[in-house]
Amino acid sequence: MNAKRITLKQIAHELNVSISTVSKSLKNSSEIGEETRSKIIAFAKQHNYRPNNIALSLKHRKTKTIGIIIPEVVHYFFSTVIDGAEKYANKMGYNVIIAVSNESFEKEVLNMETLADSSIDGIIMSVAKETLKTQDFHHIQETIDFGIPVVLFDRVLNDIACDKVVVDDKSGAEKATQSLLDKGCRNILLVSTQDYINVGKLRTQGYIEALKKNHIIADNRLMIKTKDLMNPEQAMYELEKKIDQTIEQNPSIDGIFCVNEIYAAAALKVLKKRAIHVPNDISIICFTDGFISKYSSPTLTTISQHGEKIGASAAQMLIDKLTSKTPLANYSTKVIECTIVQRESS
Amino acid sequence: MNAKRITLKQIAHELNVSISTVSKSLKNSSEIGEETRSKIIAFAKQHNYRPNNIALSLKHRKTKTIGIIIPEVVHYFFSTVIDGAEKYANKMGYNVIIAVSNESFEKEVLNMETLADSSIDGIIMSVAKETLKTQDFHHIQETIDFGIPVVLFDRVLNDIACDKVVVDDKSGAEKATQSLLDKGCRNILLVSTQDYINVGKLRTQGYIEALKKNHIIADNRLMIKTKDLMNPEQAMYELEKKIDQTIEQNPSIDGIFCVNEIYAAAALKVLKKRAIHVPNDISIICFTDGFISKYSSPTLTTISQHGEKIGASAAQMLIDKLTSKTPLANYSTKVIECTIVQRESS
DNA sequence: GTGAAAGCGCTAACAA
DNA sequence: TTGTTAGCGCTTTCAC
Repeated sequence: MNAKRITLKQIAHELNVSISTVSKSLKNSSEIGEETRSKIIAFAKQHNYRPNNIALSLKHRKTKTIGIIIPEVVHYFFSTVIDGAEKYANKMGYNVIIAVSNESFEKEVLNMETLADSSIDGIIMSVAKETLKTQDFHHIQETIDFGIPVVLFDRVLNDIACDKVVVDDKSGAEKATQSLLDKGCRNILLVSTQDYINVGKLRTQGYIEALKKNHIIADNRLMIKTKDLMNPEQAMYELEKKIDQTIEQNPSIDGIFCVNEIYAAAALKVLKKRAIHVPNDISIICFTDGFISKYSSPTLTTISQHGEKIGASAAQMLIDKLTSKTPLANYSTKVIECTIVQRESS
Repeated sequence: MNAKRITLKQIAHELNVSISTVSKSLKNSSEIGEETRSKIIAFAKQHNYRPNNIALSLKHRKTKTIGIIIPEVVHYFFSTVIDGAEKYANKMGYNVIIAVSNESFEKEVLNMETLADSSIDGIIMSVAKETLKTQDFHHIQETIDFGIPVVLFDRVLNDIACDKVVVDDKSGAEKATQSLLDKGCRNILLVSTQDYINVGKLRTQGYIEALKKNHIIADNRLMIKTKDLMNPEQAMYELEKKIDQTIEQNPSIDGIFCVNEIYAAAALKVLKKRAIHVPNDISIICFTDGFISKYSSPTLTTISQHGEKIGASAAQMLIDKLTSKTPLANYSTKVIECTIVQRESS
């Protein structure tokens, strides 16, 4: 047992040839004579030779692994992105290494440093909320300046020049709102996040835009923005209360658009308590085509952001850069289109 | 920009000292004179010196990264495990690299090989369903024999000698069933998976055991086992139909125990359609304390498996082995206790 | 056709 | 106190 890996050196020794002969033979170089070569190959196979990737990395100055930094793993959207990135990267012979910032600026900086310490060739990341708030992006700029390509996705930064993959949040929100309008809704409640989260902001803009196109003026009383509380249960409780009050005060509400499925679940709960039927009395549509939407009753009509596609695209952009398919300083932004997944709630 | 990383060699050259002097200085070795040392340290700091981890790995024959192979990322339980493992590993100075088998035997074997190709020091894994079915574990045994420690979690293998972290599925299921019995339920429907998935099997055993302790004989007609269809939507549809029929045929059912929250969501849906009140008419309890349970209405009482704890424990066992805190051939199995999270459905 | 040697970035035993 | 050297496993140029 405990066979350990056999090295070129050992093979060379056993067969009384030089290391380079072994190396070349295993690469099927025509430099080496047929006989020696096949002998070496046979021996290597028999002893289950596998090249040492670390040594190769040292030699080639690339590791063939890419790092992904996300704010949370236990999160539907981000896990789909990992899934997509992992699949594409693997197909291209790359490994994927995960780091989680947990929405913390400090942890994000630490993660970048750890990854940048030459264990990866490039980084795919979505910025932590805290970083968005502090607006301190020096760590990202520094790793780019250091020659490590970075691809930003979803929560991206205008101030950083690099490749980006974004969801067309605004037009997705427009689509969502429009679909509600098409179903006859006229008083649509928006449940969104604070504006410093760009996706929340963009989705709010899309909502307003759609209303405007239908000659409806957005009503501030119908726009709820959740507080960012540390305690999620507390946050949910507050949100439900807020939705409940708003519905109480605005009985004309006939549609609800939430920027994520958790908020939609909160809305569903409130409506159920009030015995308001979904979708007959009020229709609901939300972003995030995750488990909650698929398995709630009624199931939720959603805007899917296609996380796997985002992950795959990000990985592709990164690998294209790493393999010099794309010139280094030639940045682009790819927009992944949202689509509506029609279900029972609207 | 594109500063690139400065090396010991370059520093040595700039400062007209030898490479080893630089190396020792940066390690604050007392071998080196105060003056030279501080000069070198200052220079290194100024030029933002960072050691090349690849070179260190080559030298030390360890990479300080551990691999995790899971069947799916887009899955509540597995993502919590990653979360726990990642946090613990990071704390101990280890990186985490993720591979997803997608429940496929072939992909799992491939993943193991890729990881084992010396980019990681050890592996944490949960076995793919297909592997469970084929009962072919040669890849796992081989990597262990190769001297790479493996820690199995959740879906573990009796035939493989290694460290393991498991959930006390059976007693968790017993607790769940008992809690339903305590609430007065007498005819409890079980919704489980096929038996070759050990967790499904164990949970079924726990269910039967609890009934037995309460002098109730398990009734085969009240034990649904889902088929393993490739198409999840199809599978859900079939399951709902099955649950519906069973309830139709057994109106005395007053409790449902599901081995995961998705099945519980299916049950919830069926009951809603039949206007059966939860928990007044029928109580529900299930495994997986995930998003669905937290955000459905009614919210679901669950058995939490504490994925983060499992991940952290697995990482700890692995790192203990890697750092020789635990003797290599001294395997143990850690059991993480399940706990009931009481919510509205029971 | 085969092998010696340098080098990727670093450490550490040993020499000076 | 500082430097030399060998070596981790591999590739590759150049010499034999």
